[in-house]
Amino acid sequence: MASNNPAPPDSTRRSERSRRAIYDAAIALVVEVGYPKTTIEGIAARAGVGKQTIYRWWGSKADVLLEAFLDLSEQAARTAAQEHENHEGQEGRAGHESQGIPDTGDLAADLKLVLRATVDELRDPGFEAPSRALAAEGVVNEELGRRFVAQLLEPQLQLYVDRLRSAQEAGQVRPDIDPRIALELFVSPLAQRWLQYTGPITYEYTDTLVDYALNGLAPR
Amino acid sequence: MASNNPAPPDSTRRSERSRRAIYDAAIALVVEVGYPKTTIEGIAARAGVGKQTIYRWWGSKADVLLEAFLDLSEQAARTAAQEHENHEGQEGRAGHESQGIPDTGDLAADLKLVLRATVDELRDPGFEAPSRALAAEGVVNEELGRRFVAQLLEPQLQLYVDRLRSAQEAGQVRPDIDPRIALELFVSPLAQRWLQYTGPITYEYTDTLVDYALNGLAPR
DNA sequence: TCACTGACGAGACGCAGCGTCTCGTTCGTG
DNA sequence: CACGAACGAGACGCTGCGTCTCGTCAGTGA
Repeated sequence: MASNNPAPPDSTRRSERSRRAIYDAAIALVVEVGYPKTTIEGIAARAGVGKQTIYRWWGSKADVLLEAFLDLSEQAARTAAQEHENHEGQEGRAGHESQGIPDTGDLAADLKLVLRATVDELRDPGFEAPSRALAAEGVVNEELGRRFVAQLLEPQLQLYVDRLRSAQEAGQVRPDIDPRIALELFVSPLAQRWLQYTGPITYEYTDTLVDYALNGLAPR
Repeated sequence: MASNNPAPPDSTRRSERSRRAIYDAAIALVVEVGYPKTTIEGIAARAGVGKQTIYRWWGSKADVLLEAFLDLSEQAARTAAQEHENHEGQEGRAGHESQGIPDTGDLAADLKLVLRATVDELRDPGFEAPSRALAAEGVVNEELGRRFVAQLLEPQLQLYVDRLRSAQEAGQVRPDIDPRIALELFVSPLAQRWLQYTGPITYEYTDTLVDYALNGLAPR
């Protein structure tokens, strides 16, 4: 039996203005009052938009926030890529992904550098509030969690896979190591400390993680 | 100015019967309908209790669930300790903490064994639903998150610290390693995969984590 | 043993936000 | 330019919140 369902809206006539206003309002509210107190009614009011406009295009508060955050990340990545380009010359067309991990030939140094940058990012309130909210929602809502991972987390992790593979070719990482698992040795501890408040997050800590992971715990 | 605040309730007259009924109802509802759809009204109705009785002793839904889960864990630990005792003879009075990590002298084997047991536990629906709910709440609610860690997670992690220190004395782990950080190399990756669905959780995976962590990624 | 008294179960209350709906109005498309 | 669907606005019934007020019941201290 074919659908006589709600009949999907016509996306060609969608208001870009409303879409942006909703993104901005959602992010702002999560930052200002926190995720649990952010409501659809609140987002609509702040965006100057009817509630129905939100319900027409999104299925839930979490959906709105995920898209808003995705959009924010793209903007930020574009801005960063732009600056990079201005300072160091062209690098092909607009990056669809944040720049890769530097490859100076010194794996430990490169990883420490990137992890220090991540530490800084985790402390930026504008990023922290929305990404915490999405992570929390993802823990308890598998469908959204998987989208969060696929669209935001995994692309970042892939950069580590690439760098580790390069290190393997350079003979700095054993060839039998699976890079996708190896990266978790230093990324996951940082993630857990951030998500669950299981310990302080410092440069010293992430540097130590890299050393432990590369050299191992056992005597050499 | 001294308090003319709500006047705290008299805990000596507290109904043990209600307390237990509330714990049971909270856990059951989280398992059956999920954390977001679990409501204070629902818990009260299911427990056969007035709403005020919940509001009198707890501050929020998350508070109730944390205490209920803590109680459940203690029960489970007591039961496990009991069985352990029956099968292998007395071991002092009732354990307030789950048994330590086995120490056969083979660190890798001991860690793999315990992590395999953790993998099994993470799959038990009766434990999974409530602990996911609490973890999610903790991500977005720092105060509760810290209590969750201090009362549930950290005691477990301490067992790894003890085992790693023993391994250091046996010369199987370098003496300059900080055990509290070292344990994160294999515990956090598992935690992240579970929390965020970033990858499959298998015995093979946890075994690999132990090998990578002990031997390091770099050629030896 | 008994009187006291505060916790108890039950449920009414006003309020906030949900998700659906119905208005005119506006604006993109063909 | 005419069409019509998306739009802003807001009313609707509903659910759950957190507070409150009832009798009733049971633990405590005399």
